[in-house]
Amino acid sequence: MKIPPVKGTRDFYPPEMAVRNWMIDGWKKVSVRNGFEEYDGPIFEYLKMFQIKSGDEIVEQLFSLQDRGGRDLAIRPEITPTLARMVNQQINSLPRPIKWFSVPRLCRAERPQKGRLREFFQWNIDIIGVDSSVADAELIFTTIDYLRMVGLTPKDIQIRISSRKLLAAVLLSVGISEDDLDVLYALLDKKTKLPAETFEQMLLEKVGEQAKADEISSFMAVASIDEIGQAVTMDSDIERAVVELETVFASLAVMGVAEYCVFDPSIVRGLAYYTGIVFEVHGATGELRAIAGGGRYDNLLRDFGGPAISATGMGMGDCVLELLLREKGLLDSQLGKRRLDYFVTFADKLFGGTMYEVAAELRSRGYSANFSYKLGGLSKQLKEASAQNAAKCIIIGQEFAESNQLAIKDMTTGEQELVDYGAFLSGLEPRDT
RNA sequence: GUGAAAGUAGCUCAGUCGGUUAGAGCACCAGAUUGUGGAUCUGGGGGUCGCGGGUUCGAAUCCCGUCUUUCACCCCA
Repeated sequence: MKIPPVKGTRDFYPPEMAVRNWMIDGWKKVSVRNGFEEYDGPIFEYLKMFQIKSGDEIVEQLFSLQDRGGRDLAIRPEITPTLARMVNQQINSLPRPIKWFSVPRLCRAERPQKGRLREFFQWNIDIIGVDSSVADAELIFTTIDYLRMVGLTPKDIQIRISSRKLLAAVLLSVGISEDDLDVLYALLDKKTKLPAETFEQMLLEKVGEQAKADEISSFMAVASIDEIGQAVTMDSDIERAVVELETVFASLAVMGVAEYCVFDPSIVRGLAYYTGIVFEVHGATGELRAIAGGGRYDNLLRDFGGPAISATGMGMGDCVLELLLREKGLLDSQLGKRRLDYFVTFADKLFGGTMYEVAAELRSRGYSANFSYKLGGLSKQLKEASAQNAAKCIIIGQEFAESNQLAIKDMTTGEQELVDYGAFLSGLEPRDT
């Protein structure tokens, strides 16, 4: 009986695995060089853990299960709750600031579509315990640091930055009540996805008065931080939020990534989760969904039963990123093919035993080496070496019997030289084994 | 969860009006080639035509259901 792969999952054959490893290696490298330390948690948690922050809709999109002891568990759809739990558990002994990263495998039971599967990998970086917006800027910088490293330019991608604090202050000054903020966030978040007229209409329905709707609309249409003063009536809360945004942009300019960044008041982010700076990374064409998103969520630890310590974080999934990199031709160009250091061959069956010995010597010195399992002629063996993309071939033939010499053939140039076996081994650069 | 389109070899696809033993290219394997690879030529293996049911003398082809994929919604932690 043939069993198909499960809906929304991927099989990673060697070529796909190479892509995945390359991507994850890049994430880890950039995290480490930006001063983050890696952590991870279990792949499942108590179901309750994921119900704290979120409503029933999210719970419906969880893969949940019951263990034999009747415990309700769920496969993690995100790692942030685990992070909160882990940090809370040791909050008194952890040196601050806490700069941690992780590349968890996550599962969400959503309907699969372009750039969204049911199982995926997500790079997460978080800074906990730093109130200053420098932490937000650093998070954004680290995100760009990776995207820039893999070859994406400001022409390809844009970091759109806004502030929940600013938006809240504006909405309150317009006369929206505190209780209605969350509902409005959800609507404003859709602004770019809906036709302009539909959006205006829905906004008017939500706020009731045309004057309020107009003021919100004019704020949402602001193209730069400087224009905020013209669109809305400033008050001290708005002023503070604006200053914070300006600080973030100034920091990013100093770090040399200003070209990637743009202020965009239509960046709101879905749920009532964020409390300060929010941002999303989008492809310039805007055809794909967001590549990454993040922001400040100062209530996170408290919501999970810990102290009120501030936090800011970013998540980047592998699916959309891969689509974008493929589109830009940045994947094949950077991805190294499988490369074998040596392929060991014999010109006479007499030397079959020596072939194993030479391969074993190379391997024990940290070099990758293969040989053919078939007892074919040299021609066949070299063909196999080519198929495995071997850098060099070692040919063991009559010269070995006569004077202990190996023929080393460079598979790129086709040139070949005779070397003494012992000299060859002692001449190898030491490698990590 | 809603709607639309698609599904034939490992991959990309052809397959006439419903008619005999379902084809091609690429990939794979082998030979040409027992001291020199990538190329070429020749040959070979590989199919429950997604699955189940129906109509028919006869179904890859028509009908229904179902699964999967893709796209658009919902949602996006």
